[in-house]
Amino acid sequence: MDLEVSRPEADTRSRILDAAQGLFVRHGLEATSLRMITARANANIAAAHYHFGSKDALIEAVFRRGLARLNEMRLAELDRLEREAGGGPLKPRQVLEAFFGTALMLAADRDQGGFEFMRLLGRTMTDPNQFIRTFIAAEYQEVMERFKDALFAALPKVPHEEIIWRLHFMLGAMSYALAGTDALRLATGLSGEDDPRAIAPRLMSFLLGGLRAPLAGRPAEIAKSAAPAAAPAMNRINDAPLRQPARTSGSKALARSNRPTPSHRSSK
Amino acid sequence: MDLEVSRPEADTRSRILDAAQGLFVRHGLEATSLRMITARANANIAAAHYHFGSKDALIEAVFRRGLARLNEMRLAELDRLEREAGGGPLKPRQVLEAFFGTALMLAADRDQGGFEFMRLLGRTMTDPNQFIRTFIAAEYQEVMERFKDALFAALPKVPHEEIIWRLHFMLGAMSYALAGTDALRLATGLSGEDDPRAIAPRLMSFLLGGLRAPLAGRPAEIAKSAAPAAAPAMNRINDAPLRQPARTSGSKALARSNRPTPSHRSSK
DNA sequence: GCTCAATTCAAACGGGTGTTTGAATACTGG
DNA sequence: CCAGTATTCAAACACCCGTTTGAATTGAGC
Repeated sequence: MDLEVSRPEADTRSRILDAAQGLFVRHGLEATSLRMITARANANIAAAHYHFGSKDALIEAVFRRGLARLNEMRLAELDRLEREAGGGPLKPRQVLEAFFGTALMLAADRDQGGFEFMRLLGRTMTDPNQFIRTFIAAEYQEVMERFKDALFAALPKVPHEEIIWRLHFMLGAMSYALAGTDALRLATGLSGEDDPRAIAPRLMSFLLGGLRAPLAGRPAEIAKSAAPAAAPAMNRINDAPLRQPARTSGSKALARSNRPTPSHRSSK
Repeated sequence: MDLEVSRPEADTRSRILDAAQGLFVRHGLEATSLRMITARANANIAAAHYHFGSKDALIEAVFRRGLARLNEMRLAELDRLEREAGGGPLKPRQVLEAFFGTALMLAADRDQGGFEFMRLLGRTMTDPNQFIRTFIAAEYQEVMERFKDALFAALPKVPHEEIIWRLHFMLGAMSYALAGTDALRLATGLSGEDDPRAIAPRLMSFLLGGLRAPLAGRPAEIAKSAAPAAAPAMNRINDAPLRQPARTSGSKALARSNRPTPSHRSSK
């Protein structure tokens, strides 16, 4: 069941892309080998190089395909809303729906790989690999400019820098939710709620609350109506030198090994 | 400058842990080899196996060391606040400060590796590797239980399930911010604002706003005072089948290669 | 000073990696 | 039907991986 190819009828290039996307999201970019990919795609290893040129180029192709779809949907929705608004500024909620709602909608598409790709994208946003992050940033740039401007217009009284920060925070919350692998799931006891449709309304409500939160420092008005209460002076969190908790208490030596019983760890 | 060991005087075991942490955060767990680690730590490859037993066990040790410090600080702060409250419930803001403020404070500690570890932790929260995520979840469990209960008490009118979701969203926002690698940084033009002390007040304000946002569906009161306006009916985001944007337009063949000029890609 | 365990070391092991090769096959336009 | 390109294939290449080995080195206790 694991060796099956997703769409046996598709051409080799698409089969490789599909297989790569599925394996990337399951094992990560580095841990997925071309041999795993081509085996799953019922293709030859050399075929991958023939169609893409290198593993890096294949990774790029996977993200280019997915991001093209996501970007197009997001821009189409933003265009529609701005057309309806007739030149006037959108509401913050509308901008968020066009940006995050669209992504969540795409993530709800399990059949055409949208779910898989959005999960992959969520995980890769924090990938250490400089190369792929730079590539994603470039593919995102045009869309981000549009949405940044839309948010600036929607929140005229909020400093642009603050809006950018909150955009980042919102993106983090969504990426993390879409990644669906958070280590806290087990710790907090959330069952396998993987369906983005269940997450969507909750996440949108959370994001809107965060976006319209009072500015740090003093209770400032955001947009037309924000919660007037509770704007704590939360500056200068960092003071006092950090204390170093006690070392992890001796017990060196190796964990598991089959050396000829060096009898470490016997030091009591 | 890159081959230097962080603390030349420390013992081999600590040098390996430090080198591993630094390389993990820069290249990722999979892409970092034991040879890279031991070379940077001025140690022999076999020494790593002698002290830790395997690469997986070394990874565990790095996270165990960092999480022990983080967990201790978080619990100490929560204990202190609950003691001051004398059995009564804490304010939501206090719980967030104990959980996220502490993490951000630790992340501001560049000298003792706190910054490095928190960045590593942020990236690993969405790592595809099941093994390490399970391990982190286990190390987190006790702390999460405590903070979950504190939030339940702080928000008595909010369903527990909703609180857990928002806890996840908040964690995503922070992990992403701490990871410091988000691909959008380049796209949105935020300069190298890496200092967690600059992020802290902004993030705390955002998180509090998200936590206290009105529940999705109908405008419900959260805690003692939440924004009464703007509680959009944001249900059922997903309807209408997804449209498939035009394919990426022909142009197959290889990207770069030095085959004896198979003259692909010449098909115009 | 000697003993014995703890630690370090160079070298090798088997296996998996991305990539390349040159030939075999499939396909398509004339 | 045939020429010529596009695609697939098995095999090999050089390299790096985590792990193991057995000997050399160190260091503390008697």
